Amino acid sequence: MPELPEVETVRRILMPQLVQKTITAVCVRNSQIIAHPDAVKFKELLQGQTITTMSRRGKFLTIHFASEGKLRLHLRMTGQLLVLSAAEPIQKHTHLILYLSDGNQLRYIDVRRFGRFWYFKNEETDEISGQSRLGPEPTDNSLTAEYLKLKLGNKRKAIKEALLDQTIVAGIGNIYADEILFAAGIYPGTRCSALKDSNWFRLAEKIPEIILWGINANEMTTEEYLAGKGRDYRNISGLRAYGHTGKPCGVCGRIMEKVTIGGRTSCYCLNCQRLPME
DNA sequence: CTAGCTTCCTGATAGC
DNA sequence: TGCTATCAGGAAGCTA
Repeated sequence: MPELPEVETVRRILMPQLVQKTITAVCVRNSQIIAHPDAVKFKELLQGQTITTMSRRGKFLTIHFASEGKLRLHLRMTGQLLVLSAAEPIQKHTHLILYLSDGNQLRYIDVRRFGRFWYFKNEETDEISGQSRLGPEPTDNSLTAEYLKLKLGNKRKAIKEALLDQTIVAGIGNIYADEILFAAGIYPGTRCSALKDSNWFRLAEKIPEIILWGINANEMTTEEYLAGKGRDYRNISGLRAYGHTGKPCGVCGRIMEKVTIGGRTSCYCLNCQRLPME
């Protein structure tokens, strides 16, 4: 459920607490979350590494080290990364603890255990995490109406599904997909092949706009993050479509409806989001 | 290549 | 009150 804006928030909150810290010890409490290499090697490789920076690509986070390799992770549905003092009791569903040189701990907590960690040495290429298959970032210059039309213009699938496809655009999940389609005035079930040039243009405009809005809307202090604000991903104020089923549309007042597309619930306003007309 | 289904998981909530 | 069924969903893997 954390999507690009929430993952970016995690990065912004955690990076200052991690930079220049050395990992003194590693505790893998559930090896299921370690995707590469195996848990034993993972632990050995991380030990003694000094963190230089933290980057984000789509919904992936990467912790970079001074001497060797990088740690990549994906929070999937319910993953949480927290820097806590050693005195904090270990909470349920804590699967990984990195002990830091300042006495704090970077903990990974994930109720559903869908999240994954990968460690790659400098000479290793990452073809397994999925990051290499990502499409452009929403704010990248290459994300244009022409690009979207070229990639999707002849596809039969619904535009809502296409927005969730990380190989088309990186970082969009169910919440922001609904918001983007609302802002662009497009019904989520519209087949890509039915979209007009004006629709592609609106999408290319609204994708970065909504994602940047989301990053801004998520802005919070470290205290707020630890207090849980950064962990209730649906609790962003200002959403106009997601979770609004049965409520009046903020633009026209019509009661908003939901439809299931590709197994996911999509909320929309039938008045503001139309199928393209000839 | 694509559409559609399943898997992974637990907790919140709805219905009886 | 307590039980069971359903839903939530990111991404990969599978089948037809």
